[in-house]
Amino acid sequence: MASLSDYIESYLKLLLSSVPDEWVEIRRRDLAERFRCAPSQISYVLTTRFTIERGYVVESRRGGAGYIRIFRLGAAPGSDALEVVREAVGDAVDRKAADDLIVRLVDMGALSPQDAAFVRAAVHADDGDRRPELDGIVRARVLKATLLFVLTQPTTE
Amino acid sequence: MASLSDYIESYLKLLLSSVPDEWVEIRRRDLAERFRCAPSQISYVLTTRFTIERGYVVESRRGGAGYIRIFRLGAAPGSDALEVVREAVGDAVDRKAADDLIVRLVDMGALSPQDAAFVRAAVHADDGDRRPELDGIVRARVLKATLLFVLTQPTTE
DNA sequence: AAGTCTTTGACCATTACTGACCTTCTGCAC
DNA sequence: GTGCAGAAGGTCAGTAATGGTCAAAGACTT
Repeated sequence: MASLSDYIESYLKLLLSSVPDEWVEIRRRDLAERFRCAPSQISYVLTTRFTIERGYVVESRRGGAGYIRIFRLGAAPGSDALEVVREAVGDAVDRKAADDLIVRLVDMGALSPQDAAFVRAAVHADDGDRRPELDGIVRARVLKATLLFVLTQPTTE
Repeated sequence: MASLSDYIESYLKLLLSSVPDEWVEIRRRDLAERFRCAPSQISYVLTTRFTIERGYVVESRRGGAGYIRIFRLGAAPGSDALEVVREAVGDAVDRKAADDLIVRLVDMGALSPQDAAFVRAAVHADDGDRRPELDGIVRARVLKATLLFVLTQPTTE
């Protein structure tokens, strides 16, 4: 049942839970050798399992002494707020859709009114500045980024 | 964090933070000897890590009493990160400029490595989907909005 | 049978590092 | 002052060692 990708995913999550920090560093080549697979398989696991929507951020460097770092964000992995965001925000979003999503998240209890105000301000910050035709695209990207950022922050209470 | 260049970079930044002034003076040959590497390696580190985009200026002189001076620009703790962002982000930015700014903010202590990875992921989300000539503009707006949001977000610390 | 997820490999892009060769500066002999 | 030798740092192309991308094939579900 469990595929190789599942094993690699489990291994990485175990690694993450075994270190005091919120991130781990791996070498794609080494990991591929450990699991006897092609290096691109590691990339596949990372892009399908360690996405922002699932509460992870991956950064890497090529070349000599290259590496891959996996950061775990402070999200509750079960939260369906992330799923709502992912579904609601496509390539472009108009003002109303953005505001609707923010209201919906507040209603869900996933977003505090304060955070909602912050997000709304960031999303509408420079509407129509120079290239109005890009507003929808920029709005979508900023909306997604700020929402994911807020939703994945460790809760302070 | 394993390459020799990384160590040399760290050493120089440590040196910078250990002196009262905003600059240090080194000798390429001596530094190369200390790290057991070719002198050109020092030049490599300086041109890749101590660029103006990352908040440094390097000046040097050849010949008998040659030297290399590294100046740090407004990266002292307490300087205004928001101001740096506004100055650095114009109407359009390329990938490297975006990355350099993020590195600089981490250098300043204004951004945690996690948040940096997050912003980087948001900014480089899906480059090149649309007309490529618009990427720089979208990137600039997303970068600015996301950074301003993250930097002004009430932190939990 | 169709669709989705997994896995691979060929090819590409990026980064680190070196050494041969070039340019610039100082100091000294004259 | 001139000329020259030595002692810096600069440049650049080449090599090696990574990770990324993507189309295609394979495997598994429905």
